[in-house]
This record gives sequence, C-alpha cells and structure tokens, in this order.
Amino acid sequence: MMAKQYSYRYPRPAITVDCVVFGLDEEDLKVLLIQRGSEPFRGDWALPGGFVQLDETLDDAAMRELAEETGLRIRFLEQLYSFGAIERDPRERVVTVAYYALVRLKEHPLQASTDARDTAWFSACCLPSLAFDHQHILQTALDRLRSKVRYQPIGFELLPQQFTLRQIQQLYETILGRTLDKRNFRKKLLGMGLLVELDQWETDVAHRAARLYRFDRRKYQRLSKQGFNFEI
Amino acid sequence: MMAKQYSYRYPRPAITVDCVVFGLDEEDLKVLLIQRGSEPFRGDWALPGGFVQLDETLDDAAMRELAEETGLRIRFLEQLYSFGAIERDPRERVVTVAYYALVRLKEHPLQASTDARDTAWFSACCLPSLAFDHQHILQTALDRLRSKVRYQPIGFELLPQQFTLRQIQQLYETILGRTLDKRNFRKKLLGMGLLVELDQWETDVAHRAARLYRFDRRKYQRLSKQGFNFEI
DNA sequence: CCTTCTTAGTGTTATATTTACACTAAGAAG
DNA sequence: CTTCTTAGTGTAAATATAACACTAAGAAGG
Repeated sequence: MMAKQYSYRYPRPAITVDCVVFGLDEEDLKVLLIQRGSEPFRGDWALPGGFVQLDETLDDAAMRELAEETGLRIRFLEQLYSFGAIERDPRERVVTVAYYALVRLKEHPLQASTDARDTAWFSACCLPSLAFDHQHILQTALDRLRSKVRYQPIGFELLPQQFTLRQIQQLYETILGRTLDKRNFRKKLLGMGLLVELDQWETDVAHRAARLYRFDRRKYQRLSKQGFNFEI
Repeated sequence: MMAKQYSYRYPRPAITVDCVVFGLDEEDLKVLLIQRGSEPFRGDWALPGGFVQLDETLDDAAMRELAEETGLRIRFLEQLYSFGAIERDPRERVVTVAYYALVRLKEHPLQASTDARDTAWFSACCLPSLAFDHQHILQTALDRLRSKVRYQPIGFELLPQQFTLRQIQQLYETILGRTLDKRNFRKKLLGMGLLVELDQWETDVAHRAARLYRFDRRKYQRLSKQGFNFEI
C-alpha cells in the first residue's frame, strides 16, 4: 500500500511536545527520562515526547505521549515554553512545545517501561547527558518549578494525598535548595488555613509518629478567587 | 514557473508567531492591532504575526514579523505561550507561538502602515472584536504583563528613557488597575537604588516641573546576579 | 523496665517591612 | 498678586518576618 504524502506550498517545521516529569522521593527531586532506541542520539537519555497529531491540541499531545511512554497518572501538567532553535534536531527543523508535569512518585512503580524502551528516574542534581536540547529544556523546567512552587500550591502534587508537615517542609527545602525554619514554616503554612488536620498519623517510623494533613484544594480555589495569594 | 511543493510522510500543523505589542500613553495601556486585508476575518482586527520560516528561530520570526508589519523598534520581546486549539484557524491546523512586546509609544509615530494594511493602537480596555483566538492570546498577554511588571523592571521599557516619578507611578497604576500611595511608592522605588537622579526637569507643564530620572539597567543586572529581587 | 535515640510539636521577642496619612514649595497662568 | 496644579517630603502604627531551644512521644534495644 502506497503511503500517503502531505504536500504544502511552503516548507514547514515539524511540531513535537516534550515533557519534563518531576517526582519527589525522600532524598531528591527526580526527573523521568527515556533511553532512546533509535538514531539520532541512540542510547542517550531524553525527555518523553513525540509529534503533535492534527486532531489533538498541544495539551492533549503532551498527555498522550506521557501515557504512551510512561503510563504515569499525571497530577499536574502545564505548558513550559516552546523551543525553536534551528539545529536543535539534526534531522530536520523541529519546533517543540515543552511541558512539565508533577507526579506522586510513591503511587507509581519505579519502572514502567511500556514500550520496550528503558525509562528511569534520575536525580535532578546528577543527570546523564541528554539528547537534543533536552538539557536546556530541563533546566528551564527546573527554574520554572523553583519559582512557581513559591507562589502556587503545586508542591502538593508531588506528595502523597496525606502527608506530614515534615514531608512538605522537606519538599520545599529540596526544591528551593535551602533549609527552612521548622516553626516559622509550620506557622506560615498552617496559618493559611489550607491544610486539613487528619486524625491519622504516619506509620512505620522508628520515632514519634507525625500527624497527617491533606491539602484543601477546594478552599484554595475559593480563596484564590477572592484575591488570596499563596506564598512560601 | 511551477511552485515547489514540500511533502511529508505525516501531516503537520503550520506554525505561526503572533505578537501582542503594548505601548503606554498618558491615559491608557495600548495594544497595536492590524486590520486584516484578506479572508478569513477580512476587515477584522488582529495581532501582527505570520508564518515561521525554516531558517529562523521563533524569536527571529517574531522580530521579523514585527518589523515587517509595524516598523516598530522593539524594546522588549518575550515568548508568551503557544496556542494549539484545533480549530483556531478555520483554514487548517495552525499552532501559534505568541509573544508580547513593549515599546516606547512616544518614540514612534502613531501610525506606521508599512504594507498597505491599517495598523492602529487600541486601548487595552476597549478592544474591537478580534480575529481567530486573538482575544484569548491578548488576555493571556495582559495577565502576564500584570504579573510580571510587579517583579521585574520591565515597566521602564514602556516609558521614555527619562521619566518622572509620577510617570512611573501612573504606569503601575494603569497596568495594575489600582492606585498607589505616592510617598510609599517613591520610598520603595528610590530605595532600590536603581534610578539615577538627573539634573533635568520635565518641560511644558503648567505646574511645578518634576525631576527626571533614568533606570540604571547595568546596576540592576549586577544586583540581580547577586540575588536582588525587584518588587513593586 | 530503663535507657537511648530520633523526630514531633510548640511561643516569644526583636527586627524589618508595609501601610496610612497631610502639609508646604514650586512654578505656570491669568 | 491670586489661583491652580503638581512636586516633594516624614512619622507612627500595624503587620510580617526571622531567629531561636526545649519538652513530649514513641520505637528500639539492652
């Protein structure tokens, strides 16, 4: 069967989406990478991504690629930036619309290699060399995450639904790269009234168990409309 | 002569850039629009923009389109967001990478119709109905401008190089949509040490003339690297 | 049962920042 | 010389931030 060809009067770049998927474990901020199975950059690690179809929006394309390549359930997906350097793909001109996503690492098996390619979580601090301009995209995503986490409550997307105050503080310390004062942090976070105190405590710890909380998304959305600004 | 055709194995969207150009006069925040000369949306007002060529980056494409369609000297150009709704262009699938630009309105003739199409400045508050999804793009740009102006010194790109404290305050009041206290505003702005006090005063005013200042970009960049954060 | 170890949980004080607020001075116009 | 308009200036109260240390709980191990 003859492959259909699509012809245009003027040449046009291809459009892809690429996703920076962040997760968080006890130690580190992690990024999900996929090992390339074909040229160019065969064997190198790269961001999950692929071509945008004609019948899907950019957001849909990003979600589809994430589902296909990682099988992850995404809590948060947001457009990051579009990258259009001329030689960013050695094969042909490709413009990519980059996204970044936040997932709850604990809720997912560490390895989910859905289509024979290797996928793995890497610490954001010690990444392998990446294909294309993916290092640059990843750096942009890290910068965005670090600035956004301070004035939007997106950090909760990285935590289990129920979490301790220590976990959320460690999250901020990890992402912002500095230590925070425990009492001031708790005062500020609890003072916003966005955490619901649960009658549950963490388990399996060799010390006093901490109380669990959950983030009250509804209340945040309500307050947000009234001009409330989240800020850490 | 036969027009060359470009063929691809898979269909691909076209890629355009569109620019929201902001200017500021005494009264209002203004946006530059171009009246469309051809279908679709013939006669409607639209953002300046056009197709991305294979041999130019996205930024270059935005600058080229601005030069071609408006002839403006751009002080500030930044990528805004990429819009990829499937039906946003009735002719075919078009993904657009939107930019926003800031210009010094005073330094430009009010009308600069370089290629027979009408261009005009509209008050951001009372816009005509726009072609495509340009209303949506423009709203996104307004939101971005309003949030960015508070923590980056981009407002100065909209003012003459030498300006009075009243002008910069009015700029913030216009963009943020609320009044600011004169003394507190001056204290804060001068306290940052980023304004150079000139031995010049405004002219042609029917009242006491105000001192002129200029923004010290160099100093800002230096401080910025050392962790200084601009904030109004 | 007792000791040890680790983290949970909690207030106060000093400092810095933000807000609210009103008058005199300068200069142009008539 | 009067009027009109904007320039230019300081203080005090309220609020937010930053610094800082101990007791309590509970598991582990002897």
